[in-house]
Amino acid sequence: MVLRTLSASLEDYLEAIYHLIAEKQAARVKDISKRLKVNYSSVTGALKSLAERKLVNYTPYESVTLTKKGKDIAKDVVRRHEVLRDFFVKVLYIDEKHADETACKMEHAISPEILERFVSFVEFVETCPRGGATWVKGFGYQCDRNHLQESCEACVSKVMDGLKKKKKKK
Amino acid sequence: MVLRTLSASLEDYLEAIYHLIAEKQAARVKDISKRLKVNYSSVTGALKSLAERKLVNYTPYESVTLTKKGKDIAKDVVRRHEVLRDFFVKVLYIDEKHADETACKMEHAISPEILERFVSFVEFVETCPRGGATWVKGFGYQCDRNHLQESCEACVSKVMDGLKKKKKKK
DNA sequence: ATATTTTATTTGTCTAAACGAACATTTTAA
DNA sequence: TTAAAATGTTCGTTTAGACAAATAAAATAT
Repeated sequence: MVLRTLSASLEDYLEAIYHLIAEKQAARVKDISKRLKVNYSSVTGALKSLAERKLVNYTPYESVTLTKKGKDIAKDVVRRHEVLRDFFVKVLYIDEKHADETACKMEHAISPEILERFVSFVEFVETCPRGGATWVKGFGYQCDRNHLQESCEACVSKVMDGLKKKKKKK
Repeated sequence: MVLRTLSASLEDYLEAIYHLIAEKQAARVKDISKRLKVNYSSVTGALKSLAERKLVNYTPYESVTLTKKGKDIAKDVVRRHEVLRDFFVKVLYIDEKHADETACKMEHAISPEILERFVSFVEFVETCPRGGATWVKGFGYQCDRNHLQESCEACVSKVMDGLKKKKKKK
């Protein structure tokens, strides 16, 4: 288990490093700086701090790598981010960019338990006929018009029909 | 509209002050300190900073009040908090305390748009027969067992029955 | 192979936020 | 009404995180 003692800021650095290594095989100060929109000297500072904690292998002027421990934490942060973003996009119908930005800020505050609830929830909404795409779209509409008893009932029927068809196919 | 230029920390102070006034007609340094688990001197510092921004009326040794502007922001923070907590409790089935703690950290990072989506979503889950209590309980179970085609179908039927009954009553 | 450009580091400064100790005020109780 | 207790403030320090300017190293282009 990854225990969380890192500041939001350092988590962000780890996350950025993780992605850069995935994307371009190496994490360089310049790229981290660009990604996090901080200047070079801030990156150097953060790298030193992460190195002290044995989360990155840092030798001045060389590109950074993650230690085992660092990678584990980075993965954990990335997962939190993705779960939140997924929820925003798939359930709340927020656009990718906005979802990403918000996930990036909220990812630091979410507990493992709540995270897993989000996971289950998104999965449920995606797989359960009552909670799946149709239903989610229902929510989408729900956003800008009143919800009527009748339309609701019609919707449920539709889902039921869908279910029956699925069954026949098998 | 309340624009957000305040740090998470100062938002927390405003929120605490707002609640204390609601609960005991006055916000005193001691109580703020206790609520936020910081020491007296930190509270004094924050009060000065909030006073500079015209968000509180602060006179040393007297109990603090919120200005109009301060109250507006406080209400906004409180709302964010409550929406998130509600979502955790009512949709994700997280216990009150944990929901509260997490809401308190995440409330600072949520945009107005996503907030409103949360609101609509929770409302939808609570009022739409497909998304209501039954369904949410379904999710609760969902957490620890597999989801079967059959149980799902049965569930939908149940909801449909519920709907029909409701209609008759009218 | 060297001058230039790009990349990275160092150093010093700034700000927000917290703390504790010392001090001040207000309240309470004797 | 004054001593003690409770509450609040000031001051000095600390830490984290960011920045810019000066400097250094590495990469590149001539």
